[in-house]
Amino acid sequence: MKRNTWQREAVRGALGANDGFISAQALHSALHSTGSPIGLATVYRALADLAVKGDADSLQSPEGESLYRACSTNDHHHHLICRNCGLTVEIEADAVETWAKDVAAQNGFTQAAHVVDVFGLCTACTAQAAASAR
Amino acid sequence: MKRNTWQREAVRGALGANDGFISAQALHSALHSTGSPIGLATVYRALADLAVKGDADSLQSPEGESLYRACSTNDHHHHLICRNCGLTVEIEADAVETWAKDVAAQNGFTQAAHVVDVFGLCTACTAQAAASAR
DNA sequence: GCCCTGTTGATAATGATTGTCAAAACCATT
DNA sequence: AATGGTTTTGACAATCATTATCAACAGGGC
Repeated sequence: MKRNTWQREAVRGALGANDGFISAQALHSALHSTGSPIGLATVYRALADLAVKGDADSLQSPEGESLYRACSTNDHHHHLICRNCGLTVEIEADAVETWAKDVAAQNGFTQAAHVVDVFGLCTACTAQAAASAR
Repeated sequence: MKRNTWQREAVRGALGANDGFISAQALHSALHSTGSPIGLATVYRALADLAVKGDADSLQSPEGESLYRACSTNDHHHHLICRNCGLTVEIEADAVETWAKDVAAQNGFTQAAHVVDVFGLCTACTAQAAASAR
């Protein structure tokens, strides 16, 4: 049976209080800075649980860290990420969902998961890049 | 000044000879198995150089490894990857291409690149998993 | 061939993540 | 409120990919 502990609530709360994606390590130190004695391993476990239950989503930063964030909707969705400033926009992609499922099924694959993320430069960073290139 | 070494050519060749994404570690052992005494650090450096020059693409696998593939600008496609045995199937995704471009443009993003890959269990591994779960 | 400088590679170092396991916490039940 | 069976925790060790180090080496212009 799953039990409710203050540690899990703390992680869930800290995630929700944060706007963008945050690393497990950063979340752990954020919790520590508020006086919480929660352990690092526990933060990792809580995040993994949240991700499995669909209450959080995760992605890999270009540097290879796992980043997490509270899921604003229960729906499965994807992200448009600025590769310069990290700004993240949630995007709906029903068409892609069904496409991924279909293409997997057509090739005999089961348990299809997919990685669909779009990286680019947001408006601000595009302007900035243009300015510095000048 | 950049120098031409057989090591860099070996890495470029091995990447090109491979269809899907491959990890730096796997590429290194593949090279070793052909008798090449190339060092692991050199493989990492060569891959980083290729990625910077735009001759290779990289993405993070769900497990956190960095995967690389030769960048064939004239033949952009995606992959259906068995998470158990590594079998890779190339998939066409014109619909996804245009979708990615559109969604980026709609949000003011420029220089849109996208990571679109589907992970699942291939027919053989699905059967195997079912058998061992029994 | 010589010399200067970029490159290599064995190994150590780094840093995130996961495994271990005894102690503590949870919660249904008494 | 006390008990007891189980889950969870957390300090620490272990693991794994990747990066840094640095002396030895090789490319290429002279």
